[in-house]
Amino acid sequence: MSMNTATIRDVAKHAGVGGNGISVLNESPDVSESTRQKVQAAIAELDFSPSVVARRLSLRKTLTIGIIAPFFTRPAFVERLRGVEKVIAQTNYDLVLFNVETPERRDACFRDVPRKDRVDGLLIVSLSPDDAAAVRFLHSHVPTILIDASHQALNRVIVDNIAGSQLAVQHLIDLGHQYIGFISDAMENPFNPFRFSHIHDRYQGYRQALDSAGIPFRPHYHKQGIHSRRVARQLAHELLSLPDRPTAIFAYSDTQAFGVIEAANDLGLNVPQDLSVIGFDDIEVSEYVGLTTIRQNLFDSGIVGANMLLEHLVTPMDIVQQITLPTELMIRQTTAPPPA
Amino acid sequence: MSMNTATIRDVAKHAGVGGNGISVLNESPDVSESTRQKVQAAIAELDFSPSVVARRLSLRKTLTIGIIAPFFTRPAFVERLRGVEKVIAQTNYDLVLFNVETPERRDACFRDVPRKDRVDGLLIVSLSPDDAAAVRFLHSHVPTILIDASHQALNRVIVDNIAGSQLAVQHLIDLGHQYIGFISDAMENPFNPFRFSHIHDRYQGYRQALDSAGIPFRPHYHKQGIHSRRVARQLAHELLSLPDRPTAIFAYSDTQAFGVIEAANDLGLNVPQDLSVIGFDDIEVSEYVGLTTIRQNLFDSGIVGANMLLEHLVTPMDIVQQITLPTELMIRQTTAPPPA
DNA sequence: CTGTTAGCGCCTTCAT
DNA sequence: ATGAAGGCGCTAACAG
Repeated sequence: MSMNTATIRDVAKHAGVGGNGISVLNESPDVSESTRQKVQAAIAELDFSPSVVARRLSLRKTLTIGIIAPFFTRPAFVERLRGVEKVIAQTNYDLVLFNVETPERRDACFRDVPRKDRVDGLLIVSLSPDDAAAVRFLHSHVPTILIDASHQALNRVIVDNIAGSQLAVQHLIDLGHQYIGFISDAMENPFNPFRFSHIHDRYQGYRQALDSAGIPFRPHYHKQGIHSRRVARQLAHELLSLPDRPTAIFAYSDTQAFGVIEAANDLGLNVPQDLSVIGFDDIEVSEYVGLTTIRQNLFDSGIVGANMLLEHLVTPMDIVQQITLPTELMIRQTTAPPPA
Repeated sequence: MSMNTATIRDVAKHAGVGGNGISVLNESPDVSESTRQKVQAAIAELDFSPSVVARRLSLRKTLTIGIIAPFFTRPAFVERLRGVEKVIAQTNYDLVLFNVETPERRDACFRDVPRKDRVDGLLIVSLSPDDAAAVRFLHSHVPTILIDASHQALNRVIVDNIAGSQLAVQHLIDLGHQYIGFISDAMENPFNPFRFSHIHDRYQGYRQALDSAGIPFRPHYHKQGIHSRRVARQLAHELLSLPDRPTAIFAYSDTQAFGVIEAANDLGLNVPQDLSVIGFDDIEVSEYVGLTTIRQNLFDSGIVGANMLLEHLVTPMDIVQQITLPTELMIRQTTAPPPA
């Protein structure tokens, strides 16, 4: 019958008490047992529950957390979202999604979302803001945490991509490989519109591992292109058609590693007998396919980032924190010593 | 310097005009050019933008759309979310996520989310409400659309699972198979806590295809268990160890089909020479792996559902709509005629 | 302990 | 065309 949901006033009237009791009832301070009972009864009877919209305005809080990420461009981002959601679901914050597929949309989000009347806190996944954006975040006074992204002035949880890719390349070296190719995401615009910073880090890790093993860096061993299995396959084709073709390939991501494996198959090369392949990320299918890779704990990064944000929500802090998550070598079936 | 964001009053004062102009300015009705200019200037100067929280209360709209789904339990759900997000991003609705991993959480969401002061509209993915829940949705007056879920009284976009699985089984029959196993999600509690309804539909499609080809249904050819690759692998083991082992297996989902393929490999059976395998869903990896399967357009279901909701938001309708999306047979490398 | 009052920031009448 | 006033439903500060 009634469809206009009951208001706090109706409850008060119905309970025959003053307007206060109800509002105060939220976190039981000092209300007499009798009043409390009456109010409870009225609430139940009217099926009342406070308008969150009104609360928001009154409390000057949105009770909302925003998350900005290029979710659907790569499986890894969803995995991170999963960690975030798990934490936020246990609070009474709403989690609102801002998906980013283009630099324009990213800029729009960076501009419009960090506002006190939109979100109480903000999580940004895998998008590193430039200085101007960072200033805006800071200036907005909306607590902001970067996950898998970085900026000096902002709180963040990151993974040590340099160490991780050193781990990968070192594994290949330990197996006896000397000819190690690297296939990566494009390092420069326009093919890397989001300028994911880990590309440079992983490249650096590759270089360092080579260096410290005294293996010369061969520039033509590094191929880069748009991040996709298809393109990676093509790049691997090129690499594997070289006169001095590598005996092992380190791929920037598992997705690209799959492309490399395809290329090997195309050329009749067996993995890992003829060619070792190692990826990065350890997305879900990687275990299934038996891909040797570097695990970064995607799910955990979401958990940690969300928790960090919640802490900042209760206790605003001035110092900038960085949490670094470890990587781990997952040896599976795509790496082996080089052919004799 | 200022961090207390400017209010509409500040703008009015700053512009030296009455409180109205600004609010009215939203959708330019009748304001004099001079006022409009002054207001615009003031807005720019103060970096004013209206508090959405206040607007919500005043407009009695939340400007928010909720989506309830078991997102992270299966890749297919994320794909649907992607379609939804694409549509909603073009509006100025916020999209808030309610992830469901347990029946308790589902019930809590079904109870608490459909409220006019929380969301303006609601999308529910792959969870079919029972009658009580449906009544609550209706009673809440929050426009609600089911995607890949069903209830008589609610608007929905579904896929014809019966037809789809008939398609799958018919394909096997056309290839000459007579011994066709079916591995499915558990049809009953407690292993199918969400009671995904399509399980029954796909089972029915399997039966019908068999019937109309005059092939007897062999109850021991139907194995069911918790939805996972691991369990499916185990079930396939059982099926393939039968004295009259099937020459083809139809799996309820691609994920389970992968388990079946693993089992075949375990037993030294070649797919598709010794065993044909067909899945359902056509998730992203399926193409990569070359799995023959039934495609249901996951992404489109999100698009269609979200658009349907938006229409209902502008034009509330009384009649209940159902949109049925087609399925499509994707023939790839895991099906072939039975061994001679 | 209880009831009343005054905002939160916007939008929408209603006079002017 | 413009300004003023009242209210959305709640919370918080205050007086009784």
